[in-house]
Amino acid sequence: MTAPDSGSLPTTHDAAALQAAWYPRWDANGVFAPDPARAGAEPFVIVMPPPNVTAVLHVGHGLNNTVQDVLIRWRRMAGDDALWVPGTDHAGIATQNVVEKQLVAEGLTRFDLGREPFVARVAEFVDKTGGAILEQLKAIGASADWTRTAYTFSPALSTAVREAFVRLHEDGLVYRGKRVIHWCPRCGTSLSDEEAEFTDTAGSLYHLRYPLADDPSQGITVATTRPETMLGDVAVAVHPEDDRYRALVGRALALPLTGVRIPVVADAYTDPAFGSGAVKITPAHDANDFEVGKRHGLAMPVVLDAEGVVREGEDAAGRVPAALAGLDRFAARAAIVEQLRAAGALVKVEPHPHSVRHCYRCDTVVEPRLSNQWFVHMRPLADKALAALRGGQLRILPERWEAVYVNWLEGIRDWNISRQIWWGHRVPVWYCEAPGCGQAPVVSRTDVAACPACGGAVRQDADVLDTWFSSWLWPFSTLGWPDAGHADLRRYYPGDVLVTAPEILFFWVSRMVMAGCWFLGETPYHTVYLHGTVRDMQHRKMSKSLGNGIDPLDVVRQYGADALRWTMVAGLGLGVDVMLDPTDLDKSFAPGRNFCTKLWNIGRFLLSRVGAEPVTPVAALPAEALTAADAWILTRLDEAIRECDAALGPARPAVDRTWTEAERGRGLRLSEYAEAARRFVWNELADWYLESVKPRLAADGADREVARAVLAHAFDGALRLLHPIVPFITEALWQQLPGTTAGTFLAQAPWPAPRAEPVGDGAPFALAQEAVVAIRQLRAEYGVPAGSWVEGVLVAPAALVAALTAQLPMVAALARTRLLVAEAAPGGAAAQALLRDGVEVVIPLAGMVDVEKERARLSGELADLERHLAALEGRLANEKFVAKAPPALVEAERAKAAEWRVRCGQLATKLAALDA
RNA sequence: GGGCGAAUAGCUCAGCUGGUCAGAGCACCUGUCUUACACACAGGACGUCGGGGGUUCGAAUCCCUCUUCGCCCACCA
Repeated sequence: MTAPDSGSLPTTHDAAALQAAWYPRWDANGVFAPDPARAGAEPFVIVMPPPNVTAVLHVGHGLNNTVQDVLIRWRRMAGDDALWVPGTDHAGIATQNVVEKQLVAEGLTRFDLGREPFVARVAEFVDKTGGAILEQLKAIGASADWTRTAYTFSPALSTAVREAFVRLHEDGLVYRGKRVIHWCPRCGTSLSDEEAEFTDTAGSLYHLRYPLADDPSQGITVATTRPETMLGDVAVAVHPEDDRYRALVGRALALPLTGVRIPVVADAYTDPAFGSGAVKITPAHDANDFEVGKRHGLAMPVVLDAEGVVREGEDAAGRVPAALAGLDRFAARAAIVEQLRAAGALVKVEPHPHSVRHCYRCDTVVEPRLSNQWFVHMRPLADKALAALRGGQLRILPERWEAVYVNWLEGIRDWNISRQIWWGHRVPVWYCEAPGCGQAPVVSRTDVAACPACGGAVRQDADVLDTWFSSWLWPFSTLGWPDAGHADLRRYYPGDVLVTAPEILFFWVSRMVMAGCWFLGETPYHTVYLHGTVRDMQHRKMSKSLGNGIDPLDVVRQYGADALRWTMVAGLGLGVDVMLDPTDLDKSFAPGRNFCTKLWNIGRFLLSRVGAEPVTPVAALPAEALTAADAWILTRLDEAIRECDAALGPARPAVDRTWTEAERGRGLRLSEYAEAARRFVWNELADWYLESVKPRLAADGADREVARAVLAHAFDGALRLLHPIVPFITEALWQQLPGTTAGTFLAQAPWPAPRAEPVGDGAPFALAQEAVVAIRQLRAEYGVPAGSWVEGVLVAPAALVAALTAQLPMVAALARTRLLVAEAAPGGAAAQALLRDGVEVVIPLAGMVDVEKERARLSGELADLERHLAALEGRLANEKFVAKAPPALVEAERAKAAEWRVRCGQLATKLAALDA
C-alpha cells in the first residue's frame, strides 16, 4: 500500500496502469466476495446472464455487465452483503456448431467421430478456449465473485438439470409426444418456438390445381408457399360453410405428379377469404395441418428427411417419384413447380411476402417436421409466473415490458426441450432393450445400468436437453440447488435484480421466473431490468455479420475501462438504446474520456492543495468557521447524494419482498444517477468551489484548515458517488485522500448519506455566483481580455450588502474584477446600473461602455421583458386564473410582475440616460 | 392481423402524477494556453416540443385523430 502522497500522482491519467494496479488488489483482498463481516446485512444478489462459453466479449456484454457492476458496487458500498454470481453457458447448439465447423475444415463430420469422441472433443475445446470472456469482463472492472464461477454443464449443475427434469416428470409436466416441431436441417435438431425466429421473406404463393380423381374436369385450386410439400398432402380442407366447395366435401382428389388419392375435408381452420379458400393438408410438415390431420384421422406421411432432402419417410411409400427423391428441398421446389407447370396443374404464381422461420443459431430456413420430442407442459408454471408479477413479487423495468411478459405467458405453449444434437445434458430416460420386457421408460436422477424389471441392457434416450433447460435453473442451480440445505441457497436465494436485454425475455427471463416459482416457491429476483441495445448511427444492432461492432477491449485500450463504463452508463436512459459510432470511437467515447480526464485533473489539483496532513472531520468544524462557499458546497453534496439515491431508487421492496404501487416504477435510472454525480463534481465542486477556495488555500491560518477539510470531504463524497461507474480512477484518487486508512478500499467504503443536521445554507454563495456571472457577461460583452483586471462597482439592496461584502474578495477573484460594493435603494437611484436576474447590480465597468452596443442590447432586453410582462399581466387579469390557480402561484406571479415592471422602468431610464 | 412504444435544439436523448420545463451531453460560434485540466475555461446562438382537433384559467405534459418510425406477438396456407 502506498502511503498517501499526493505528489505521486502522474500528471496524465494512465487508465491501463490504474486498471493493472487496482483490480488485482481488490481481488486479492476479497472485495468481490461476500464479506463474512456482513452476515447480519441484507443480501443483494445478482446472477450474471451467463455468456456462451465460447463467446468473445462484444459491446453488448460490455453494457450488460457494466450495468450489473454498477448496481453491485453501489449495494456493496451501501452496506449490503453483495453477491454477483458469474458463469458461462455451455450453449448446446452454438458450441456444437463451432466445433462442427472445425471438423468441416478437417474434412470430417461429427458422425465420422461418433458421439462419445465428439462430445469429448467439444469438452476439450471448451476447456482450452472457453471462459475467456470472463477474463475479458475483468478488464472492464467487473466485480463478480469469481470463486463462485459456475458453468451450466458442470457436474453440480448437471445434477440440478436432472433433478428438474425428474421433478417435472413426477409432477406430470414432462411428456414425450409425436408432434410437428421446428426442425433445422442444418443443425439436425428440433428447435423451440423461441429458437425459430421469423424473418420477412419475399416468397411466392403457388396456386395448384388438384383434379377430382374420378372427374379430372373438375378440381380444386389450392394455394401454398411450399409446393414441395404437396408430396405429403393427405387432404384438401375447405371451410364447412363455404358454398363453393360444399358439394365436393368427401370426394377424392388425385394429387398431381403422383396420382395419390386424397379426400376433400371440411374444417373450420380454413379461411375462405384466403387464396382460393381451399388449403392442402400436409400433416407431417406443417403444425396446423398436423392438427387438421389429427381431427380427421388422416395419415401423416413424412416426405422430407432430417437433412431437408425429399425422400420417402414414415408412412410415405409411393409418394415420392424417383426423379425427385434425393433432391434438396429447394431444388425439389423448383423441380416440382416445373413438373406441375408441365402437367398443367400450376394455375399461377404470385409474389407473396411472408414471414419464414429461421434457425436462431445458423439462420437456416426451418422445416416443420413430424417427430418424437420431449415437451414440458407449461401452463401450470406460467400461471405461477403470472401470479408473481400480478402479486408484486416481480416487476419489470421499463414497465411497458410487463404487458409483453403477461401476453406471452397467457398464451404459453408447451416447450419442446429435446434436441437431436450431442453437446448437452442427456435426457435422463432409459429404455429396456429386451424385446417384450414391458418395462416402461425409466426416468431417473441417477444413471441406470440395467433394466429394473428384467435386468437386461438399457439404452439412454439419445436426445439432449435444450440449453435453456439448464439456463432456466441458473439463479438457484448456481447456489447449490437441489441441495435444499446448501448455505448459499439458504442465504442468497431469492436474489434481487436480473439485468438483461429484452431479446431474451421469453427465452430465459420468464422461464427463470417459472422455474424459481415452481421448484422453490419464490421468484428468483424481484426486479428485471431490461436495458437497451447498442446500435450504430443507422440504428442497426451491432453484429459481427454487419461488421459494425465495437470491441470493448479496443475501447479499454484506447480510453480506459472507466471511459467505456462512463459513456455507456451516462447514455443509458431506462430501456433506451445506446447509439455509438463504430467508425468514430473518438467521438463516441468522448463523454467518458473527457469526464475521466476531468475527474483526474480535479483530483490531482485538489489533492496537491489539500496535501497529505490529516484533515479535521467536517462534522467537527465549528459552524461559524464555515464560509458561504463551504456551506454551499456541503449543501450541494447533500443534494447530489439525494439525487443519486432517488435515481437509483429502492434496492428492494421495503416490505415482504412485494412491491407497492408507489415503489414499483422507481429507480434504476442510471443516466440520471450519473448526471447528478457529474454535475456535482464538475459543475459545482470544480467549477465553483475549487475556484473559489484557491485564495484560502494559498493563505495560512485557521481558514485554510477549514477549506482543506471541506474540500477533502466534498471530494470524498464525490468519489463515493462516482465509484460504481468509474471504479478505477475513483479508487486511485481516494487512496490519496488524507482521511483514507491504508488497506481500506473505496470499493468497500460506505455509500454517502446527506447530513442529518445541515449547518448553513447555500443562499449567500448563490448570491455571489450571480454577481460573478453578471460580471463575466459584461466582460465578455465588452471584450475585456480574459486575463486582464478591471474595476467595477457592485450595487445591491441594503439587505444584501453585508452578505456580498463578506464574499467580495472571492467574487473579485472569480470575475477578475476589482470591486467596490455599493448600496442602492431597490429600483431607485441605481437606475444606471445593469440588473441581472434579481438582486445584484453591476455597474458597467469604468470606461468600457460602447454606446451603440449597449443601446442595442438594452433595447432588445427591454422588448423581451415587455413582451413577457404583457403575457404575465394578461394572465393576472384573467379572473378564472386568479380564481382557480393555487393562491401561492398567483402571489408569486404578482410578485414577478411587479419585479418586471420595475426592471422595465430601470431599463427604460437607462436607455434614456444612454441617449443623453 | 393484434398489442406496445416513440416523434422535443444539427445528433443522441431528459422532461414522472398539467402552472419557471423549454433542458443535458456531443456538434456549432466568440474569446482565452487566467501556473489542475484546450479531452479545458469563460461567454454565446439554436427548438411555434411531428400535423390537426379537443379538455382546461393554463398543455411538450391529459383526450381524440392523422402522419412517420421502431419493437413484440400471431397457425395468413
